[in-house]
Amino acid sequence: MGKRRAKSRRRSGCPLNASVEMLGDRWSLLIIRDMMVRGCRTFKEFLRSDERIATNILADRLGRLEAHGIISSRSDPSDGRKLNYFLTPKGIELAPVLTEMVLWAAAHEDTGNQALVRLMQEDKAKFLAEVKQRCLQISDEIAARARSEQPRRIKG
Amino acid sequence: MGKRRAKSRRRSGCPLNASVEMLGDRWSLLIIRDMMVRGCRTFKEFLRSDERIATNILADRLGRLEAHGIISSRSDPSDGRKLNYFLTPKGIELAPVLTEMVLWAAAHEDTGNQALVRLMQEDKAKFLAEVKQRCLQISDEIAARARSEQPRRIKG
DNA sequence: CCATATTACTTGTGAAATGCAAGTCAAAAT
DNA sequence: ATTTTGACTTGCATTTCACAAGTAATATGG
Repeated sequence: MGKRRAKSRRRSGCPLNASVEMLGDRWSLLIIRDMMVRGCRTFKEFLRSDERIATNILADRLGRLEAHGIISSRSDPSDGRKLNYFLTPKGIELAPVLTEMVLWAAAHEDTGNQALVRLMQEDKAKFLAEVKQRCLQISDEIAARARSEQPRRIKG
Repeated sequence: MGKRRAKSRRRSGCPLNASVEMLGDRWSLLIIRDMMVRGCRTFKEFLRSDERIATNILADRLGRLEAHGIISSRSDPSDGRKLNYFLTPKGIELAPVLTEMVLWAAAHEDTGNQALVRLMQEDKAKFLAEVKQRCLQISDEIAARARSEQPRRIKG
């Protein structure tokens, strides 16, 4: 159950502060990256990332992101244990933020994944459009499958 | 003194992870915002922000940002107690990141400072160019004053 | 049908980060 | 000389984090 405090009063009205209060920690943006570019949807998949997030932190962050309307989830009709997470439109619109952070780090630090970086550099608008479309497609698919609610195969 | 561990091994080579390890906390980006748009340069000035950062956290964050080459500092020739902080080119190039975070929050949350937001929306490139120029001007001025090293006025 | 796996989490616990108040210290100001 | 100011430290209680282990609800294999 994702019951979570609705809004614990901002420290200020500054929009940057609002962003930082939602996303300013060591994990939230990495989770969003995993959904956006690595196509992660389940708890298990997030755990497989290189940064090795702990399970309790992952559960906490997924809950917060959902509470902030950045991601949402539906249980998987073909496997009742699985919860499929996906980005909401609000979450998808974080793509420019992530992109600028990637480009900044790539320009000033020694980092990997240069293939992705080059894609962003060559045509940023195209890259953003593709990411957006892919994310929308994924969320549509998850929503559609959940809606059709396949009657569980009864064994025997 | 600002002796600080050089680089304590990244959790992964991902450029987003690099950004998050440098900037992913509740304060670093707000400090950079204060330098970029509020023109803060001294410890005291940072403390006056709406978000009310604690002095020990501020000292710690200024030290980290300096260790990461995002900001730098010079002691003020006209007042030996003061240290003037300024953004390095690397720090100035965070402007697009901050801008996208502000625009995202402004689009999805109820936030203040709509005047600034409108400036960003109307002509993002122009806004970024102005911010960049202003920051360069400030760092030049601080560096120049420190270089000239005015012989302290001897009283008597 | 039943034992074993999987998935998505909790719980427990020690370590680290945070927040607040108070204190330090050198350089102005009075 | 004394007080004030600016930039930090230090102490300490609280919160958050990371790692290991455990749990509950499916799912799978025999």
